[in-house]
Amino acid sequence: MDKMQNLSKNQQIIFDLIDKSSEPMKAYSILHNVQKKGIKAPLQVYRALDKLVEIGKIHKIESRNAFIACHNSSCQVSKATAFSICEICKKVTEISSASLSKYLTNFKDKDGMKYSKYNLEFFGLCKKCR
Amino acid sequence: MDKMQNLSKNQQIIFDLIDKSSEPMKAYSILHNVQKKGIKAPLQVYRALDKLVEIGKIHKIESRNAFIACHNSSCQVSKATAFSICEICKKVTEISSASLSKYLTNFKDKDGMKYSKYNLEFFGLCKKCR
DNA sequence: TTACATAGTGTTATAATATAACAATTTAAA
DNA sequence: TTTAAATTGTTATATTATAACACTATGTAA
Repeated sequence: MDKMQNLSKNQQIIFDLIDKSSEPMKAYSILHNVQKKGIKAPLQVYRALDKLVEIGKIHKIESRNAFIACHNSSCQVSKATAFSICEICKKVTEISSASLSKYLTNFKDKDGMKYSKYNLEFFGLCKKCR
Repeated sequence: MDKMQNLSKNQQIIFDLIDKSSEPMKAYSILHNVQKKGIKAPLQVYRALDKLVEIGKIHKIESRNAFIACHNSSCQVSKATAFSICEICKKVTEISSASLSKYLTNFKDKDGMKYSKYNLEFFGLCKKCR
């Protein structure tokens, strides 16, 4: 199951909305925005979100309970994500740094354990808000 | 405001509970456990949790909406956290790696921005579950 | 084509997580 | 000791997310 598959009707509607948004969107905000397209219930939104996250088209910003389209074209699946979050304007940007992802993918803990997945959220002030 | 300050009554009750727990605790589970001590309402729990997070005595595991006591005695404030999370048994461990924290603290994004705070959650299988 | 499995949809109800607003009390400093 | 800041108690409500069930569409293998 990869990014190239066709999305279902609800998945496409919801992905298009998130993809057009300049900021992460919350589930109920998505719901309000797609009610005119016939998506009436929270569960319809959450199901589409779950699938979109699973196939890596969107990511969840855990600290915000919000969803953002993936802008890292090289990642087929959503398993190694990093974001910067501005604490003033709340702008969220996906970080795609080869050296960062290499460092984290190869990171071993005390017991020598490596981890296949990670999510990293950086907080600070963006350029505009400094 | 640092870790050494005295905690208030509710803060102490709730910290003790989380600190004794072998796994991250959720807010309403905490509530159920402290009702016999006179803490009756969600807000009383959330207020104590907010404060404990602020002063670095506990951390929130964002991907789980759960709270864990800080086991990294060197961190006075909760601003740079890293955890490993087992996807089977759900065990969460705080990672205290000087090289990891150094790498992330010094990480600069494309624009040269550095970030004062971060939260990193690794997912994989722990030793027991492999 | 038929049948069969898998994925997706629609719907109602409800669970789980978190905050608003207001009044009272305690604590710690000036 | 009086004043400011932090904490508490309380009710109500907002926000985020899932359970359960019935039905429909889609792809695939016989």
